[in-house]
Amino acid sequence: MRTQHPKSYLYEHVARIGKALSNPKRLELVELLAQGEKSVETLSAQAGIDMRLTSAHLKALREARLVETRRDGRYVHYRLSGPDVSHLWVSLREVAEEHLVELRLALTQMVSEPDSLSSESRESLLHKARQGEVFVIDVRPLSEYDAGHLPFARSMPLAELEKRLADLPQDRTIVAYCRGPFCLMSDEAVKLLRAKGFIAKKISDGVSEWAASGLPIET
Amino acid sequence: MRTQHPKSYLYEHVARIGKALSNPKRLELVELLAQGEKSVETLSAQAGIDMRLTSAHLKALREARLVETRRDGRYVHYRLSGPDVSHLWVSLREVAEEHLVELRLALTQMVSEPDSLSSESRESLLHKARQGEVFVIDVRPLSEYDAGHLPFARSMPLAELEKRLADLPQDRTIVAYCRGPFCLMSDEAVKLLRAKGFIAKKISDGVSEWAASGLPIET
DNA sequence: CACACAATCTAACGATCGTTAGATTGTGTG
DNA sequence: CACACAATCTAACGATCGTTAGATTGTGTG
Repeated sequence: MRTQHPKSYLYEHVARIGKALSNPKRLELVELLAQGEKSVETLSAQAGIDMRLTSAHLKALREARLVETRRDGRYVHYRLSGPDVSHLWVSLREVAEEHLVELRLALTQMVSEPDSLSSESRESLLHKARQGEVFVIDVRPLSEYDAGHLPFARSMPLAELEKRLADLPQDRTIVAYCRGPFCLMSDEAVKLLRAKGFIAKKISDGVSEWAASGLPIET
Repeated sequence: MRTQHPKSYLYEHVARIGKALSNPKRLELVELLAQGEKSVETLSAQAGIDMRLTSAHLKALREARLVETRRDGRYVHYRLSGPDVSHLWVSLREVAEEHLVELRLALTQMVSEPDSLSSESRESLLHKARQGEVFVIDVRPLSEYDAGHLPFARSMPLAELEKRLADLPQDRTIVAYCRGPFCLMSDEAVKLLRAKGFIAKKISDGVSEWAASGLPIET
């Protein structure tokens, strides 16, 4: 990091952020943390990464000041250092989607229900949700819903969905969302709901994408 | 890049973009390219990097699809793949400035004339420039001015500034800008102008920052 | 077609990174 | 104070990256 030329010293610091975002596992951790504060154990389990490796990657993210920690008993809870970090993750992902054909291809193959939201349709969704024309459900775990969710959304975790079908309307469109474009929980929810006779669709937005487009998040 | 789990395949692609942005020299090249299309030779000279190494780094940027090329005779001209790439560079730099204290410290030490623009003052600068209350000069090389510049800005390259003092008003504030917060040309311009009795100040914005804040760029 | 010159390729190197697995630290509980 | 368990540390490794310098490719010019 020592340099004779003072100017390249500036770029070296920015590169620290880039380096932190240069690893797929770290990006997955950032995306999970964008859903709310989580312990190392939870991150390890949700990302499917060995806890010791998870801890090592979190250390790298902390050294780049992208995450902060809080100890609570045996648990250490990690969180993003600010909303700008989740916004950066969204921008990075959008540039990748825009320019890397392979990524777009992989996405269309994996995601059974492609439904991107343009800025207009976000506004119109908000309007319909406010009017009660659609029923928006958040299929992430409850703790993530509590950490922040779309306006007018109800928590309906994927794991509990089948048991709680009675809480859902049969005459209106149900709109499901989860963690973002890479998350498949909303796809599974739509598949299940349609099999049960509901009118359901998904949006690819998560709270990060929603917030990055300038719209409000509820807590 | 091969993975058994289809999901991590998505993050691997996004990590390609992060990897491309994980090196200080590549970031400097991206910032230079945000000023407009340039040949390998020009980039090498302006960044002070050996041409063979410059070419290698550009190859990495091209493989991440962040830049595109155009051959013109012996010269190969590189350009950013889109405005989203220069926006991403700005976001990355802003996150670094926000969270890395060392970077903020280094910046205040290097930049003699700190003057960040908030969103309000950008609008008000635009208004004053339109009214002719201030005289905005772009001190970058002419080719960069031609590739895109702030509205109402006149080209006044730093190298020619001393010879062209007669073109500048003595009764109004002169506002200088260059490539962005890491660029020192506007500082030098202000120093020179003040020594010659002009009323001068700088703004840290370059065209990328200006455009990223949603304001228009002229060509 | 010899030459100039921009750009790229190649091989080689030391440094850094990602991953694994065992050891250790830190906190709470019986 | 023994124990459970979350989290971190450590050492070791193979893989990747950054850099250097010589060789080669590609295009235009006399």
